Amino acid sequence: VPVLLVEAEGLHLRRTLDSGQTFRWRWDTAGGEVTGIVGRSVLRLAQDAAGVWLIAPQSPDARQTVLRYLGVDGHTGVAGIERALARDPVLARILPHTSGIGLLAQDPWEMIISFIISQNNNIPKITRSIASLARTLGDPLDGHTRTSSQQDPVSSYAFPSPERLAAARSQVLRACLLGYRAPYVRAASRLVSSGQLDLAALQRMPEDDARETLRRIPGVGEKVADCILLFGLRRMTAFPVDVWVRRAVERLYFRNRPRTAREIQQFARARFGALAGYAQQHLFVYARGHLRPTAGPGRRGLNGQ
DNA sequence: GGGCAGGTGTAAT
DNA sequence: ATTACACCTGCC
Repeated sequence: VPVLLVEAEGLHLRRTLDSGQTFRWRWDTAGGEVTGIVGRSVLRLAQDAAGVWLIAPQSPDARQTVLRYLGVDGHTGVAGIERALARDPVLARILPHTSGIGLLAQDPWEMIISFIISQNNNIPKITRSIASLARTLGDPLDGHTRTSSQQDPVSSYAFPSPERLAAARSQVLRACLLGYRAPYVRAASRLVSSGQLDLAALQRMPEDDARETLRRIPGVGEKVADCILLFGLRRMTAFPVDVWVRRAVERLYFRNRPRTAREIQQFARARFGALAGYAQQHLFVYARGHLRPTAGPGRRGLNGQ
């Protein structure tokens, strides 16, 4: 019997899992159930009018894993966050389209590699790359063997350890569709496996120190560093500025006037403060849904909607 | 088929 | 401190 996760009230599962912060979930064809890898668990979830359900596995253990992962084991629920966000008139206007987005508590190591791979890339390919890395170099889960589930984009394999990734031949990394990012992934893996980069210490650092430390990893620039801070280290003030968020902020807050990434960062910190990370997720999802540049005549800078 | 996609490193102002 | 350019790969 599936277990209802009452703590997840207010969470919109699909919006959350499809909001670009995780690449380890796959919906079934009907869209009713989703399967994903969290740590060494293969989880199956669903959502209906009653709420979010844990379908499998059904151990109390898994229940705790999911709640922590969904970020709903804390004090402030999604509804409370959104009430605060809605004090901003712009966010109040887009929230009906984006309500229910949560910020997941993901593994810092997995986030470092995932978002290095995300640079100049698109979600389907990032997803394939990570699945390929896991299938090639990660431990099989759930009794699967390495030869099974060849086609599964979200294969049942744990994310590879820094050691396994660092030891991989570059040919192997290339075969996982990393392209020119392969050397970045290798360098990051060596930094961590050698102990030069201490992930536990990273967790304890103040945000700016952690950002600076992350920026020293090859392939980690401003945007990727903020993704790691937000999705892996739960620093809710982080505000990753990608092309979509920039588009949204320029259009919704600056009358469509061009702004540099730095200006947008500063604006977000001042405007959203401790909720910047949530604001960013809502703006991102809204932009992808409603601010496609190809949707109208003219290039970037005009129209929208 | 050239251009682009949830950027970054590098070289040149 | 800012700006142009290349870059794996798949998709249009």
